[in-house]
Amino acid sequence: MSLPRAKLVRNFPGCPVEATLSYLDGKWKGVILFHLMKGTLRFNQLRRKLPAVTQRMLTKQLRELEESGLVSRTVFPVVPPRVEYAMTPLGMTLKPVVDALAAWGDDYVFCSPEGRELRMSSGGLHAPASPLQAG
Amino acid sequence: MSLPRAKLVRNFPGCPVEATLSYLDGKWKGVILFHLMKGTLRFNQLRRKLPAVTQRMLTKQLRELEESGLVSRTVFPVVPPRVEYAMTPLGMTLKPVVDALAAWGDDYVFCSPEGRELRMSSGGLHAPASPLQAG
DNA sequence: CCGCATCCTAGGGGATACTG
DNA sequence: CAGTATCCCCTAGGATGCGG
Repeated sequence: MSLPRAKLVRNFPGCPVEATLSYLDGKWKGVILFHLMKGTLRFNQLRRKLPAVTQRMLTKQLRELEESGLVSRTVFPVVPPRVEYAMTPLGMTLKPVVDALAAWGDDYVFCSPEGRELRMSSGGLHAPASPLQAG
Repeated sequence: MSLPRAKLVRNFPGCPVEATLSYLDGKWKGVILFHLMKGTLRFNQLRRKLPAVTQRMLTKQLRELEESGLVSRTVFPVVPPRVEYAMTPLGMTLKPVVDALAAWGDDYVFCSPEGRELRMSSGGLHAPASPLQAG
């Protein structure tokens, strides 16, 4: 009753980064949060945003997010069924994280000019620097 | 020669968040970056920072980070061997991301007062709100 | 529309031992 | 010190089908 931390903290990670990442673990949690940040979505709406996700996996990851207290699941007892997913207040505290993730993806993975510049000059793969850059 | 993007982008993710997370994928990459952000480290120095990591896994994850261009590996041809790992310029662009991850972990996973408040009030697990909070 | 149950596989990741 | 090489297990995650 006084220990929601036990649920939230999964395997007592030693480092704050590790801790946070444990909640984003799984192939789809990050993207789910990213979309839910922008507003409540029904199951199939969410599914359409994630073209590659399986029904099973979407359900599973949503349940885990719910169990972590990051996402709320609201069932409307109507027919056909209507289930809405939304960020909880706790979930919303992840916004800076998700924003940072999204920003980096935009800048350095998708084809922006600055991203390409840096990729060239950092040269991990091609350009040997001073002593012995491994291959 | 003009396509480092092919190496960097692994499976052409559809969303920037997904893209970024694909580089943090694996059990240890986040923590590795977290520690390397603070400065260059030798293999065993890094290992001591990650008490639970296996030699094999540390090597593997470092190689993947290197291949992504986020981390550089410098071999000094001396005996005993000396290998230093450091962030590349591209890797350093992840600092805002890693900082955000670390901050959230500190605030909401480790036992800070605000974190506990929010966990109680967001009540994903216990407190039914209006219609039917699932259980 | 939303989701569970079942079956199945690839590969992530641990343990341990050996090398330059 | 900084790795490879083996073996082996486990489970994340895909495919498919049923049900309210």
